[in-house]
Amino acid sequence: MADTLALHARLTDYMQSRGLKNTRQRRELLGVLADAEGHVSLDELLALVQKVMPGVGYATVYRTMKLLVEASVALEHRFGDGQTRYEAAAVGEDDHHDHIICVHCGHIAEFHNAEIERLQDVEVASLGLEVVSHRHEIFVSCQGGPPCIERAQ
Amino acid sequence: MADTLALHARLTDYMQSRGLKNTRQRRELLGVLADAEGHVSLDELLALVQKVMPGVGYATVYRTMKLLVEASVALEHRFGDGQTRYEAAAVGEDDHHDHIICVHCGHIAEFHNAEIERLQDVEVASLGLEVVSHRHEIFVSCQGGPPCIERAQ
DNA sequence: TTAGATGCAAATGTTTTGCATTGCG
DNA sequence: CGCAATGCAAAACATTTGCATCTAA
Repeated sequence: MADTLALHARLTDYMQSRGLKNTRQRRELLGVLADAEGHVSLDELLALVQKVMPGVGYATVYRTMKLLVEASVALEHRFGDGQTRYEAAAVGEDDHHDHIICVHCGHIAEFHNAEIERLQDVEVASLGLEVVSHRHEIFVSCQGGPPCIERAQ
Repeated sequence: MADTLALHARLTDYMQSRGLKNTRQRRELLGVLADAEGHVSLDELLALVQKVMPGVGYATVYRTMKLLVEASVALEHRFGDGQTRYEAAAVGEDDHHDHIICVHCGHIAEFHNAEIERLQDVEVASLGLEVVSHRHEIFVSCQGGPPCIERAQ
């Protein structure tokens, strides 16, 4: 599970260092993101904050999630279903992972393969460049076949 | 360069087999896509067809590009800048490639790494599943560093 | 002739923005 | 108190759709 305290500390630092304000909306949104622990859509986040702060609207969620991504407490994903999804960032640095998405049931699993990452570096190094970031998504389908990825997020 | 003739043949087959009509709009759009040879945005495609058919509008381009993708004569990409891009499909089957995108100048290069593909298979096989498709994008930046990827598409 | 395709305009879905008001520091 | 943030509504985009008209087969 997400290290909620560390994430809040990181966000607080980020806001303080830029003269931004520590509002309840921002704290609550980070809170529900950390508690959700999955790959949560923006609509789901809105519904979740509204449970504790009914007044919050889309604009605030959009603006706040952008801030949380900037502050490195949230990661943003677009898996191609028109929904932008977020997950709480890891606290330890080297916790990068990519995703396996079931196109049939929508479940999302994570994977990390150091050898693939290394081969990426080699690939761009051959062009004299370095990896800034990457996106690697593998789509699978559980339909009519073996059981799908567990929803173990 | 794209094998324009083979692509037109493939599209014609596709349309005939489904009772769809071989309209000039469809032929021209495949033509400009094959001639462009890059990763062309929808707006660019619209501008290009309008040079030869000024009446064509967005709706036709959107509908037609969806058809060309269905017919496997075009590939669709969303690299994250809000623009949907297309490229002419390869005629030989095993021509799959992924992309290296420069976040500074926007240039797009292609790469193919059989070992990475194999490791993907291994990764999902460990879950008892098979790869349906994947998306692998590496972002680099030429800013202030070595020269960027050539626009050699 | 006729089912399918086009072109326009209107609708949709997602994200952003202007502005008056609120609230953190 | 003063500037940043919020909430609402309106705007901005990309994409889709309804419908009358046109056209390939």
